[in-house]
Amino acid sequence: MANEKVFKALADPTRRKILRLLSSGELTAGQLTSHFDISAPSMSHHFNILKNADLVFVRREGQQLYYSLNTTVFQDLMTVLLDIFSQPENGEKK
Amino acid sequence: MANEKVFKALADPTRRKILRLLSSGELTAGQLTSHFDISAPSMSHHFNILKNADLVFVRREGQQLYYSLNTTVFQDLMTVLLDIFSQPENGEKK
DNA sequence: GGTATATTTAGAGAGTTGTCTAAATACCTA
DNA sequence: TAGGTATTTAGACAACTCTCTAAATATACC
Repeated sequence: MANEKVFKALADPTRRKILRLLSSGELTAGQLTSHFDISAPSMSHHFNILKNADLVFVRREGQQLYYSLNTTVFQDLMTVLLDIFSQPENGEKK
Repeated sequence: MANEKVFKALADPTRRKILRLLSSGELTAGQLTSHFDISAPSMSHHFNILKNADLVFVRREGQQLYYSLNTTVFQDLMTVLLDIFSQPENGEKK
């Protein structure tokens, strides 16, 4: 569900950039971290928030953790936004 | 533009509910406030954040301030979200 | 002007968030 | 088992956010 956690997760620019990076395909925690001037623990904190919002998947391969986008939550998010921003048609009850 | 301020504004459930209420048409500050168990000054604070994010319009009529939805920002928001969540097609560069 | 209503501004306080360093855990290779 | 790399967990701290009460501003009406 596109709930509280999803909106909170999207409220931070670092996390939105992480998602944009992942839109091209999965990346390891280290690869993602190299795109930022932020410590690894701070990045890990962001990964956690994204994971808890179900915006990303993780899988381990050896020492590395691969993060990838969970696009199904995006569908729900769009539904919520459409509900918020849709204007009622003439005569339509909302 | 669907920027930082828009995402921050959407991160709060009270503000999302305000937007949902406005999706049926404009309402005064007082009418909006009556839907919440929150003081008028706190509501005013939320109105301000929504205004600064260009998510709502305001107009005064006598003693009342009427708030209404600015749906144009919604377009931009959708564009940003599509950019974040779109997966590249086969062979497509992203 | 004086009073009432609608709403905002000012300022304070508790809770949340993003960042850091230090330490721990997980896995690999020898 | 030991050492190295990848990543997370723990704990602390400054900054930001949401809420409140009190006071100010804006408008209407008598």
